[in-house]
Amino acid sequence: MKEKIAFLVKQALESALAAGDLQPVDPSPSIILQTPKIAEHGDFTTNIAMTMAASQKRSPQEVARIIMDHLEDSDHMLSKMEVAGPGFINFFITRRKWYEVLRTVHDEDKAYGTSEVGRGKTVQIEFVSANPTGPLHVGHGRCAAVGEILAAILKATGYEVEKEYYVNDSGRQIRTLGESVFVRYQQLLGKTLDLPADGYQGSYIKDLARILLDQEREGLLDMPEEEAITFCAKFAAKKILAGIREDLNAFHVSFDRWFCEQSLYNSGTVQKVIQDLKDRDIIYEDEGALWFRTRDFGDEKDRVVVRANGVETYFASDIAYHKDKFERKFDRVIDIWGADHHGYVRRVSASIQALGYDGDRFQVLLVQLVNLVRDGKPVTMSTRAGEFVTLKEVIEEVGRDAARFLFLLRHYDSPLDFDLGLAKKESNENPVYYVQYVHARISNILKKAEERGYKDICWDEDFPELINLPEEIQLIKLMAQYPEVVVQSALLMEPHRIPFYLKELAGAFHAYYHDRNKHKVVSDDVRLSGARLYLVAAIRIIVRNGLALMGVSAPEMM
RNA sequence: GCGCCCAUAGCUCAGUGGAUAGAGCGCCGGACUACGAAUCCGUAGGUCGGGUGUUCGAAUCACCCUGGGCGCACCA
Repeated sequence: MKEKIAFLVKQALESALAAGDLQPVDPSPSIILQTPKIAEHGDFTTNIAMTMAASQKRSPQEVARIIMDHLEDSDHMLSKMEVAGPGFINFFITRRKWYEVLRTVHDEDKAYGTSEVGRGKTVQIEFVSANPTGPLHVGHGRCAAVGEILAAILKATGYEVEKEYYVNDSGRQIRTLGESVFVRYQQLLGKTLDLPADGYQGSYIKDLARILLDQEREGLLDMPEEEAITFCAKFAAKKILAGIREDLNAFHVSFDRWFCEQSLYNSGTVQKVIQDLKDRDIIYEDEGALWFRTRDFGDEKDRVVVRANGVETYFASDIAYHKDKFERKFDRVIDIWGADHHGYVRRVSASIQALGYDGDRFQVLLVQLVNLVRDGKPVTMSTRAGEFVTLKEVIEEVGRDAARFLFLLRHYDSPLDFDLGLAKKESNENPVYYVQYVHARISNILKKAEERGYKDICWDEDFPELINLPEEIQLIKLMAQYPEVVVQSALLMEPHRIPFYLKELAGAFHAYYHDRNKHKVVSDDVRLSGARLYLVAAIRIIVRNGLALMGVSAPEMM
């Protein structure tokens, strides 16, 4: 609907230019239509006359008047058009036109809300990518939810999307993991020795050591220490990664590809990239280490790629990894990281530019941390001691739907207090059920209607006469906004817009439903019932589609 | 000290440079003989942290200050 009006304005503008009533301006102004907050200001409004006034050397009102004179409403969409306030042009859509939205929702059904804005473009989203050195925690869960819905939203808007998990299965942390497990293993055999200072403290390390002991008996003691540590590292990383995959499966998060860091070393890619950059003097040697000139790309200081001891840093493989991504010809490459990695952004984007790729094609979304709360009180966690609540535990306690919904209910840019008590509450404090309840309620209405003989709910020319209460028109107007919400959340990469919209639609429906004397859907009036069933069925379609984007179930019964 | 993010109702948060800044929760008061009360209706609540600027117009953009979060390794 909005696009249609924008198109009319564009035509009017062109017509005014052709007639010489307005002077051409460069660049041609972009037409922005807004939905006013106040009903008296119409269904749509544009500030185009105000933005053009200065270059036209006329008052905004004059410009507005000229545009309006040239606007040809060939489809009879408008019931009224006016210049208002400082120079807004307000458009009032004729009531009959809104019913087309209702038909569109039914006709497009599962496709309602999808669009083609991203058509022909490919996007890669890398997210979670937690090191296989410990189980996923709530913070990873939030990243997983954000990445998953963002991928869904981009797909819905026509992009070709590939989801990827980058596995850091080599390097120092993996070695430390091996050392930690080996120490615990030896402790189980009665040896007294301590974890290394930077070792992993969590109890899961002891569990792994026990499994290892059951499996290998005392065999590791016969190996040279290095070999034993490597063995432990590989064993532990494999087990932990399997656990991570299991947890993500349970959370209904899936990846198209699991990309192993080690493969970049095995194929020689890392070594080759480093050599190339050395040849181009982007990497240089100082005090025995190899440094990347990230400072030339806006970083605070140059960064080490290969340490003096000859061991590569993670940055080295990350350069090779991102080069690989760009070589796979994605139009856009999106990384989703925890906000605590923000110091790393400039480094990676510097390397991408140094490799000759357009930095605008690369974006990092920094997801702020999650504070776990129970009934308003913070849940104490000590990361140092390895005592934290895992994603698995959270999902088991509150359920997948609640977890996902609450993770997505904030802008990823703002820290999230995740309240375990609230997430489980079956009351109006909990927004998850509020939205799901709409789906269940409407499903129930449709079931009841079917029992009473309403089989095929389809459009009838009578509907405009039957669905005409202001609150019904209001519901239709809200439904008309849904596709635009999806597009906006895709373009701005702001998934939280979906649950916010759904909450609003749910609120409007609950209010409508509740005034049952006035709005009873299934009544003795057969024609009216048919019309209202058509209306609520459309709402159900949108709620279902929106929840599907979020990966939240749409129950028929609760 | 330097960098990134943030500051909006009592709390948690929305808000595309536009007209009179919104919602949920909480408080208080109400609503089931009904298609599901996991719901609804009503009241109250604001110096958009402070300041200066840009503009026809600022919660939104720029700069400064204050207060908070997170980073600042030859860790990631």
